Amino acid sequence: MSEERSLNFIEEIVEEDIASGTNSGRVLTRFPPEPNGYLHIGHAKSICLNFGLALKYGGQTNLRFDDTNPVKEDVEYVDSIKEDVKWLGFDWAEELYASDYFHQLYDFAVALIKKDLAYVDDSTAEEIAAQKGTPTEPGTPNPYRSRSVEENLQLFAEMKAGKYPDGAKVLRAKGDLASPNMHMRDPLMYRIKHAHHHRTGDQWCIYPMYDFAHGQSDAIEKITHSICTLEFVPHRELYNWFIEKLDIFPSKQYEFARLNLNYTVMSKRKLLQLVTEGHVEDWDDPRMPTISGLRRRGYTPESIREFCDRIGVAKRENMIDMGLLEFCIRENLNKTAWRRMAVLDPIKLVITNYPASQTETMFGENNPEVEGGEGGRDIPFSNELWIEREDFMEEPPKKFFRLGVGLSVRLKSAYIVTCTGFEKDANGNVTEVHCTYLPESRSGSDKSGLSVKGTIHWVSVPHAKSAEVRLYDRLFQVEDPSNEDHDFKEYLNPNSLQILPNALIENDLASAIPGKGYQFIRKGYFTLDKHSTPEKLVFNRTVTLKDGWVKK
RNA sequence: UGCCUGAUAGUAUAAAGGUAGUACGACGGUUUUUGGUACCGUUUGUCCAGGUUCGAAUCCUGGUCGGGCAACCA
Repeated sequence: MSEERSLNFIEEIVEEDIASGTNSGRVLTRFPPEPNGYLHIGHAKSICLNFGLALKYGGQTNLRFDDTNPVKEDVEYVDSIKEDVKWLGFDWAEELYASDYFHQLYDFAVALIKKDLAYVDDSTAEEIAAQKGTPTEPGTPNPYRSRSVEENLQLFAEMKAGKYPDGAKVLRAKGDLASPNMHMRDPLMYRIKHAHHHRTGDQWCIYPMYDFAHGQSDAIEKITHSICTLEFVPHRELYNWFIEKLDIFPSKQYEFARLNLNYTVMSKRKLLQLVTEGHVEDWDDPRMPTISGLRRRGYTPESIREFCDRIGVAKRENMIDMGLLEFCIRENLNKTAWRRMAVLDPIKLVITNYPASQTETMFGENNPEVEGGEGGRDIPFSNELWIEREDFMEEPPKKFFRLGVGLSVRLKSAYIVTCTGFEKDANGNVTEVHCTYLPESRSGSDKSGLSVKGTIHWVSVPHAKSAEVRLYDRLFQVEDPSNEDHDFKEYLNPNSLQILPNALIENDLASAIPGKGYQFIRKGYFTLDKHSTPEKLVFNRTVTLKDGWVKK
């Protein structure tokens, strides 16, 4: 059986509820994004939590768009969110929108007015803020607070009818102006916005606030466990207050700590800024921590789910090391990526004792991690090869297991060669490396009896194809770009993207499959970029291989 | 200086009064036609001070430090 794994605190709550018969053991969660940006890895944590809980306890999860602020929201975001959730591997029970409930929410508001628990306030935003007091001083009521139920009913109806301009009036709950919880000091329920909504069009000119939409939507859907992040803890009292006063289904809110990843930012506002100001190509730029960016970069859904599983769920603030995400994708790709050879920074290797007119076909298995190798491909070999510039040194240090005059290496899937010399240009740059090969050392039928320490990758000069390869580094230079000391953009890493226009790749890579991960042997994992074409191949580096080689 | 919240190796996360464990990282080793993978080993921790108890990461008291809260955002 599966080994015993400890529960996170939310799983414990759910198991207690099931054991005690709360909601008859029913589990219904929801993932409630606002369609005002693309989903990022932080959302993935929430998605895995909400959908994972339902999967684990035989429940379901609704996808509900929290679309109560038309000026910030757009269908483009709705579409991307749906695509990303599906790509991550989750199926929602129902696709819902808070805007589906606008009529019902309006009726809820009317019900509260009738109970004298809500009133129309003509104050300006500034006046309301001033009247709210401070955390240490209670708020002060204004004259509008004592309007009659009838007047409030009429004014609210007029707000809905479009009689007033934006900002002229708001509907507020009659809470407790002296509450130590600022959210209870007569919170706003509705504001006037003559704005076009991506779903309801111009049907409404008043829109509910988060606090008067979210819990009510949960209740309408009979959500059992409404899971959100820590910053909503102070909202919970209000969440429960509305549910109690409205006497609707008692959904319960639970809060967990959001994901923070070092060397990146995780707020939609900041990510949007990177996009609009052109610091990155788009929301799906492979350097972005967005789901679409990670996908384009070559991350797999499995690796992201594994990551979310490993980081855990708790209530303390955390900063996860990017290295863990990288570990997860390496672990996944190591098992699935096909091995290919590509030379990113080429230098020519000439095999002086190999006939210039000769060509041989070598064999390379696709994946050594799988029994049988998942088949393989032919690799053309000739007397002139491209090898990695860094695999040759004029004066190699002691434990350099690559090429240098007198040193021998195995050419992956081919022969053992011994370096005999090299050529330089006028500037002192090495232009060509010379070597001889051992005919009896052919890979697979090696009778040389030799064993060399190093193996290097190569591509045959006459057979090589060229490709653009994009190498990515962290987007920011500091662990926490969101610290308050500076504008986060000052920490952008100017070298986060390095483009190699003319990398040389083995010819088989010309038929690389979009979306598939490839390991360029010894260099890392790569995948085709969305802009790649058969005429101009473009590869993104997903992640490097772990490098145990420390230069002395 | 009000209220809410939290604090366990470098980073995360377990231990529900009874041996502080796991993962990632780091370091060292074995294997290797990828300096990858795999495998083995080492390293580092209960915020502080009291108290209760045979026994405290856990319970109590008081501190310290971190995060959040006064948007017509969610």
